[in-house]
Amino acid sequence: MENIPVRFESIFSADCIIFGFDEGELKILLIERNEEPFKEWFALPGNVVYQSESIDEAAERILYELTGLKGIYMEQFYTFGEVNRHPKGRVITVAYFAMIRLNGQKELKPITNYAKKAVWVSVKDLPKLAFDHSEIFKKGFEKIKNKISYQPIAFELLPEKFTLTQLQNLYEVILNKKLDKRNFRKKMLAYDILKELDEKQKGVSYRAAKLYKFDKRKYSKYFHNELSFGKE
Amino acid sequence: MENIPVRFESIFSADCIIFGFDEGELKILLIERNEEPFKEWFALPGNVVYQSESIDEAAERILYELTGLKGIYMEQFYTFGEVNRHPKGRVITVAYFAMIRLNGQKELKPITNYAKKAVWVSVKDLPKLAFDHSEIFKKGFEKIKNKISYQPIAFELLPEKFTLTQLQNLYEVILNKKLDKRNFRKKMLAYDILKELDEKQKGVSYRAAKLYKFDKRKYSKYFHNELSFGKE
DNA sequence: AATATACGGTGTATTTTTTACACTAAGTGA
DNA sequence: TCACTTAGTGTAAAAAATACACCGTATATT
Repeated sequence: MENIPVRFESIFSADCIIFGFDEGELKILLIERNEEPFKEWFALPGNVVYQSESIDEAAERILYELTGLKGIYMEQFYTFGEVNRHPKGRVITVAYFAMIRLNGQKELKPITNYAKKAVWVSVKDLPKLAFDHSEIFKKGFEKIKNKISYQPIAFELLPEKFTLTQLQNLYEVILNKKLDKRNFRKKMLAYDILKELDEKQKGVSYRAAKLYKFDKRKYSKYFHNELSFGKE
Repeated sequence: MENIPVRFESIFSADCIIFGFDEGELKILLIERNEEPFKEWFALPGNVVYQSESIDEAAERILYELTGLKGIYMEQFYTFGEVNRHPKGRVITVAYFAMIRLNGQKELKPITNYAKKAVWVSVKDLPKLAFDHSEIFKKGFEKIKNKISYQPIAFELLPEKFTLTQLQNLYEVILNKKLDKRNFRKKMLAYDILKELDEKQKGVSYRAAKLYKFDKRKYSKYFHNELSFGKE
């Protein structure tokens, strides 16, 4: 790579799978395209990587433009470079996933001009997506399914204070299987990465559960130990 | 990404970490650069991705030009896109690792014109590499360390017929730790992905060991079960 | 006040997996 | 035949994963 003998006209871009957890469902943020090709199709949010920014910065910018959020956990997971993945030219795209806290406030005003609107769609009933985005989604979803089993990324999707039942539900939704309540709690608490708060859930019409926080400090301390959640 | 509003002059390339196992050491194939920048430095083999080929194809081509080998196990692991990673312009590179069987025949005549020569260097004493290639190597090495623990990729580095001791040595070298012989064999054989041959090792000045083959058919059968080698 | 409802919260026994550990067997070369 | 070197083997203990069911407590209803 390191010589620049020939310059081709190629574009690179970053696409983002933005995960959110809401009403017990795992959702992603899709845009409805305003332009050909694939006009009126749903697509993953994405954009060209500018000359002056790294790919990571491009991904952050895309997320920011769409959601107004910064400092979100994002991770690059794969680069898609088939010759004909874009009908209008050679486009290589680097795919990221992000996880954001919805907290109920799902209103989003997309700034990008090529999108009609942005919507949260449950991963259980995604439509066919533009370009090869269905394939990109599939690979990214596999990645996070795998990753939550050994890294504490699930917390990024929950409110800062959450109950163990909420956490378990999230694992169950992502892994698409039931987990045993007692074993889940035993294991999760044994990792000692949660901080039990003096607070309880509010506004529920039954016994309120204790709230917990993810304790980053404790986690970093044992960072080298891989975790293993949801492996029953 | 999906509109092409502006065209930037950017290059994308593929770089390869080519692993080989030889004389009890894990090695990678480096080229010595013939041109500025980083003239006479060692670098990972890499090249521009042509307009007419996918990134995977580019990686295969790079490997082929350097080694004459085709059909080798390769995997994309990360894309590096910092703005200033190449002093002469914006170059984004998609990194792959490959694993090849050395079988003693280490002679290689590099075809690429920008390399003086290609050499096998033990991962234990790599020099500083050109560009951000040291960082790329580090990430790729982490990846395979991790990956051999749950996928049978180590076999790609061994001759087709190998002894259990050779296999264990390879694991030990990659993971950089001693494994218990009995536990290693027990576990490995329990996975039932090896085929015991009627043949024995030859040319050794001690009791010859049984030879085994990796049995792809058996492995595919249980493909969904992740393995877990080297986890003592 | 009594009762119904719904989720919160807890422990133990069993099975499976992982780990630790050391000697005899077989082939080669002198 | 003897010395040397690696091949090949089993068991016990510890740790981790799994399966499993009931009472507690806050709220809502009458």
